[in-house]
Amino acid sequence: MEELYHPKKVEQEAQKFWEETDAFKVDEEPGKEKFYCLSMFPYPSGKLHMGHVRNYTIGDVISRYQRMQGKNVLQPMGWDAFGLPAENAALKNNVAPAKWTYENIAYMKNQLKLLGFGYDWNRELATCRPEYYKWEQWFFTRLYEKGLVYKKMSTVNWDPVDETVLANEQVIDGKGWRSGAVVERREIPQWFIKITDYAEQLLNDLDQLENWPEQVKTMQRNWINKSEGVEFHFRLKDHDGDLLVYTTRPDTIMGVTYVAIAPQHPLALEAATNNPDLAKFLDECKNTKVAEADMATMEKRGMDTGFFVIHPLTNEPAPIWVANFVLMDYGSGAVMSVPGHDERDHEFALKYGLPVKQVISVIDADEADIQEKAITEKGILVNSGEFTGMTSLEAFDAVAEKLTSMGIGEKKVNYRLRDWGVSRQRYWGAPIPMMTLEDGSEVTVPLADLPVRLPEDVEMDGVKSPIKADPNWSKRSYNGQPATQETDTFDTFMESSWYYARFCCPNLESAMLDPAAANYWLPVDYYVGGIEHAILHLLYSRFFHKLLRDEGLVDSDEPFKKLLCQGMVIAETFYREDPSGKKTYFNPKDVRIDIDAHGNSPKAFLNEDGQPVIIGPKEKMSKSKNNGVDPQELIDKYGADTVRLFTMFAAPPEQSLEWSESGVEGQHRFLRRLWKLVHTHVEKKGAAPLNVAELNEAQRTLRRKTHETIKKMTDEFNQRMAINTGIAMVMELLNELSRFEDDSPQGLAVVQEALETAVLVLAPIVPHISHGLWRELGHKDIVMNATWPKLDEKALEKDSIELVVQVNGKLRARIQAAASASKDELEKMAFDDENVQRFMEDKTVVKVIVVPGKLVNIVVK
RNA sequence: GCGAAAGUGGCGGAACUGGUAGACGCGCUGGAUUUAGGUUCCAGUAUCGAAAGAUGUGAGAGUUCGAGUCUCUCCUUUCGCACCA
Repeated sequence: MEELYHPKKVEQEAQKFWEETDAFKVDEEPGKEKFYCLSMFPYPSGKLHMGHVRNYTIGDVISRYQRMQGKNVLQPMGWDAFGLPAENAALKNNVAPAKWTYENIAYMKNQLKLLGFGYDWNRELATCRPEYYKWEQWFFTRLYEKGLVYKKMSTVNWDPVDETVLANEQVIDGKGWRSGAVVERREIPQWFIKITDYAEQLLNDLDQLENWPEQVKTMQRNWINKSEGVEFHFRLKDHDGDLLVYTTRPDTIMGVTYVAIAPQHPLALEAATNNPDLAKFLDECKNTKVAEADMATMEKRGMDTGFFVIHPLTNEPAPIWVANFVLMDYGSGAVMSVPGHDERDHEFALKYGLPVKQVISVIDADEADIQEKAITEKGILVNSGEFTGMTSLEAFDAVAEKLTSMGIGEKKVNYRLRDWGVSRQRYWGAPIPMMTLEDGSEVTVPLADLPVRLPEDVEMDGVKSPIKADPNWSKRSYNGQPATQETDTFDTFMESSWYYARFCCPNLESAMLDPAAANYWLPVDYYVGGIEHAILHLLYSRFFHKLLRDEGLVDSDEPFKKLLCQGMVIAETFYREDPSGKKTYFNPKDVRIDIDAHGNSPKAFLNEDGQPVIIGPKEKMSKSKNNGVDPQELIDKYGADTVRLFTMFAAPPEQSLEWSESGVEGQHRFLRRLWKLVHTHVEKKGAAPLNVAELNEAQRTLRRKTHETIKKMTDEFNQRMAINTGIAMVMELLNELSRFEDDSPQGLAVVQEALETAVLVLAPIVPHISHGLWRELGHKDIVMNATWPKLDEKALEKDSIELVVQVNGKLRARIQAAASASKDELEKMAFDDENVQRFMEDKTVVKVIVVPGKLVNIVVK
């Protein structure tokens, strides 16, 4: 055995072994317990960043642990290969998005191998391949046939100069990122999938997901946001037609003093035809981004349309206002406004001098002036005619019944969740398999003509999608008739919504899924990925799984049994500010940090010129803050095991992880110590078979630590996944090992057990060094297939325990007591302690609390 | 604005069920080894204090024999908000 740890050599050997034996290839083995561990697949952006490294390390650690539990573990990897960045890169580097994407995939795949992740590469897939999106297109046509797909007008960000649709990300301060033109809202026809048909299931089935973080389930519930309310029609005054509104507070209907409609509402447009001021206002309302956050934070503005509704219960007229915060896409694009009992309505009414009317009174509460502040709580109805005196709850039903009996309304369940718009006007995505015939009707592309292929060898002009620019591309025929192929492509969330299922049979040519394979592996047992996907990706995937189920392709309700959301990777930022306030950021590797003799007051200097730079807050690694660290450099310098160990040790998986070069060095040091301890031990030879009955106290103490470590690691893997605390325990074990000097046969036997334990419990985390050390410790089998160490409960037993004695809750003494000591004995020992007596002098004992195994608290007065 | 989290030494974090606050690692200080730097090893390291002890988990209140942990109010930071993935 080599005396020193050479990570490069160790890692190459292990990786060569895995490669040559195709060690991670798996197949369905009925009868053997399966475990499907999936990490969210990456967008092939160029090279791996630390966020990927963290995500995939966590996934690999779980997979390898489960493998050591004897399970048939599937861990696949693929590429979420469609998306906007490829188009941007194409423009910047003058290379086709396909070529750029495939090159990135090749490079990143090699990086994943260097990190030692145990993927079954036979199952690799890329979503931009026709073999993959063919089945997505087919599935979409099936949904169309089932009536789950429809087309409607929908709002987008429109760049009037480039004449193109922009993603929210491409709108900066209300302007197009390339043209600089002020972006407008514009309505265009787009394809939608009826996710709202599944809203109830998506909500209810969250209860099945016992092993999902509660916060994610709450976020999804709030996103779907089921509400019960009343939908009803207002008659218009001196005008044909009516106005449909939905409210969750029918009890406040008598407080309606105006009605607000969206700027795109037909009534608004009609009112504007002979009202230039209103037309101008509607025009200004176009200049907001589509994003809800922007809508919610902008200044609330409105204008009177001059139209009135007739209140259905009072027959009084109420004005119709256009309000920039009412969404046309959501509900009916109109809301009844009750300024007395809704904060936003109150603010709006005050701003425009609209009346505020109180119709709810809160019991047992000091009511501020209704003109000052809205009362949003439920209570007792006042000033409400026949409903006066009812509770809000009673009034809800009474008002609903009244409107129903009048034939103008009914109770209705509503969801905030909106149907999924899947059309994108971009090139680098899967073409939508729909065609338009000459008579304007829409038809699906038949299976025989699928896939609708996206040409890969194209020139990008940065404005128009190549398939839209080429008039020939969309010319098709359908049953002999000329047809026009849809040139929009799918939202990339489509591809990422079912890749987990395709991994069960990635090379199947005859169908989307093979139900036998899919039902063997699915649902995914453990899904690992970023918290930023808590709502959209995870909701769409859950939806897709139910669609697959209803198509008969899978037989489960939910795709992911257990979910782990890992935190971000953050790093310090360093910058200089010029007089105009513009910040220039410097990468941590170009900055030197000085600290004073106590390790405090850090000051940073740029290596290049030796001059100071400002230390900014710790932020998520990003290009804009220039605080990214290239994992490749770390692998080259320290080896993959060190990088993996650091990412698992520096923080628990759910928390953000702060990158620190010296922290990485510390983990490297730990691996060197481990290597050295094994080396020293192996050189000694002469360990006898362990005989537990023969051990002396020191040997028993070391062995207890060994088994505490097994217990700790096993618990962490099975429950909390706070692997950082498990690693800390292995460090403690190694610290005890280096203090333990006993070359007797049983001494060496205890050391052998301790070292084997350390290697085994670390094997999922640092698989390369473990692969080598396991052999050095005399084993013929391969550590990745070894059995997880077994806990000996007897080894944990202790003869005596330390207890704490408190007086009035403050720590005053520590006592050693037999593990079997009774409460009375413990109490007596506590009272006998000198220091305890000192604090009890001249005082009366009020109460004594004894918690066996923990403490004695004496309460005195 | 709405929804979800988080705040503990110089730093990352630990304290899992209300019961010893600061495990483990980094950094720093002192010492040993080394020609030196580095490496390695040993000891110390929340704050104030000579000590006894007192104080201490974002701020403020509350429940309790006992609160980092539970409740309320507030502050700050992070994530998501439907066309970034």
